[in-house]
Amino acid sequence: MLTSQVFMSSLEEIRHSLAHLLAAAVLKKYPKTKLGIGPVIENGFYYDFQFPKPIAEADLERLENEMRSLIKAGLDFKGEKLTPLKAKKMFKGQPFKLDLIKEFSKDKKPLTIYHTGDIFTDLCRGGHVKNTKEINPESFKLTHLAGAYWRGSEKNPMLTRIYGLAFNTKQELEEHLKMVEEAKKRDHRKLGKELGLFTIIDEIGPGLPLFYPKGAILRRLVENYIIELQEKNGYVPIWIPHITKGELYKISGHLDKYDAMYPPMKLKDEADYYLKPMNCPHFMMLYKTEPHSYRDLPLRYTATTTNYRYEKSGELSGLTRVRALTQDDCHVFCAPEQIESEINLMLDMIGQAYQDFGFKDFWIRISVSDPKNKEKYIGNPKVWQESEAALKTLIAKRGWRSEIGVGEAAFYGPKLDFILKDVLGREWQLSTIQLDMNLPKRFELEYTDAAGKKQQPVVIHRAILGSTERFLGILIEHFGGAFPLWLAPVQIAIVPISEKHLDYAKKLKSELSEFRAEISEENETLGKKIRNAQLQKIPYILVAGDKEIEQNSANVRHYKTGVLGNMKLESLKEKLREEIKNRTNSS
RNA sequence: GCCUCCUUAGCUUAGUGGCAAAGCAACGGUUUUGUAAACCGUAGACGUCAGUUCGAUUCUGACAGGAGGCUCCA
Repeated sequence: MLTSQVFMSSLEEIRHSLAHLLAAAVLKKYPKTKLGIGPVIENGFYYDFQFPKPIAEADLERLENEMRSLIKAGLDFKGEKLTPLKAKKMFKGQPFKLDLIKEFSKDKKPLTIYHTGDIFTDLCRGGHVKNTKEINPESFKLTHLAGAYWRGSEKNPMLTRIYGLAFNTKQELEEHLKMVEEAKKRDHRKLGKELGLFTIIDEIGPGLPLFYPKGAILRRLVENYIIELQEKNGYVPIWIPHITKGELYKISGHLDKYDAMYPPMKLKDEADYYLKPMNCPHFMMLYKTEPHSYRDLPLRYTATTTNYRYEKSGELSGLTRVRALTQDDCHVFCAPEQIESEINLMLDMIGQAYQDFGFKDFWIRISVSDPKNKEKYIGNPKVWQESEAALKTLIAKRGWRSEIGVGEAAFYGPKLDFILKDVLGREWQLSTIQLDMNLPKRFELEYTDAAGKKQQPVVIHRAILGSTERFLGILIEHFGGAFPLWLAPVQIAIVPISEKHLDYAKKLKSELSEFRAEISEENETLGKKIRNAQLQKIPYILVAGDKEIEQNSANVRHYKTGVLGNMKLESLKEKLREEIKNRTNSS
């Protein structure tokens, strides 16, 4: 009986009901607690509280047990409508609930409350199981505490949020916990350390990663890939300095508006200098130094260059949120009628890059203007209309998944954001394409058209990686540190069986000089040296001993598929070249 | 920034109000290895600054780092 009921309730109802049971348990243990809200989230639920005295994570187990006994008590959930007046009376000791009641009655939303047995009543729109017996008491877990501002605003009081996981069955809960453990293993911060890729040093500062040789090689491979892709497609490199006089940001308008800028460097006899937090103004100035003809357009300037942003300390994390971020930035200066073909070219390049890096799961947010709010946007309405239509059809033609965000465009232009879903289902914004009709105006950019008249070009911003650092973080986690051959910082570990074979190992290395190979020279057993190479996730291991010297060959072992056997050097080279060319990840 | 938690050697971890324990890594030696950990030895740490105390790595506070979180809306 019980089990069939369990399957009748939706997981959402179970989670929502558990949130109420958590609140009931909290009130029972700490009666003076003020209640916030308790919604359902991915994998579970949370509830926000203002406790009279701070509680510790150790208290969660007791709350959990309390919830279990409430479940076993077989309490009914019952909803009831009521008037704002009655609601205010009912929740008079609950300031946050009163806040909500005020808001809902202002919006003329109907008010409902839900009773859990006769022990607890919460303001709630509903969506519960009928009886707590439908909840499997073993399939949920309170996981952790966190601070959360009331309604997400820093101006409001900080509440204590209790997070819980909840599933239909104990097995699903355990599977989820196992998956979280697996995720920890491929965390780029952990792998960065284990694989010797990067580090962050206290004395240098949070959000300012340093790269070891292997990380620097990976970085360079990724950046060079983009540089080559761009130059193949008619983009030209420029170079810009990393600091500038404040004057530049007065022109661009960033000085008043942009809040993540580092404070200026004060000099005695000169104007203030700033670290650049973005590149656009530098690009604009460079364009402006020369007269341009319509024949020059589209002009595609690119630079891989580092920006410095003072991100809030609590928001920094590994490589994915840093204070020194390198962008594969690009600005295309073009005539309005070139917008469509330029964006199409950008989409080609992004599609190519994602394919080569093995990213298959992504979608695109198309941010367009709000037609009801036209005065908000600057620039030629015709350009807006045409470019928005072009963005939509170009994406649709490729069959890429997309969502249209009406009113999400910036005041200066519509944009495309590429959102990548990683192996763990988390979403990351990578590439971005953005039209800009503001900067050309502010910087008074011009070109001369065929009729000899001055015209204002449109600027299209574009980044494929977004930021090299964040991209590397995502890439490391995407491959769990086991990079495909073309990206592996060390592609081949050459393992001599004993010191006698060291010379042959060196000979192999020099014959394989087109690949990134390392010799394990340490005085260790063969097994140990192979283990070390495996732990470093090096794609190929070549064992060199007497047999190999005799046959002038190498015994090949692949990171994933194990021993492949003896191979002549030429055929090994062919195989590796092929694998690199195809950018595949198998042996 | 704010909330909760965390900080012991290069890494992973143990432990204590009274000499801080181990494995891996490093270094020195022995060994000369056939596909995921040979053996012996050496060196190395309680994040910083205060306070409480006869005595603090341990208790308290501040600071610095780190982790998770800070509208997925009753």
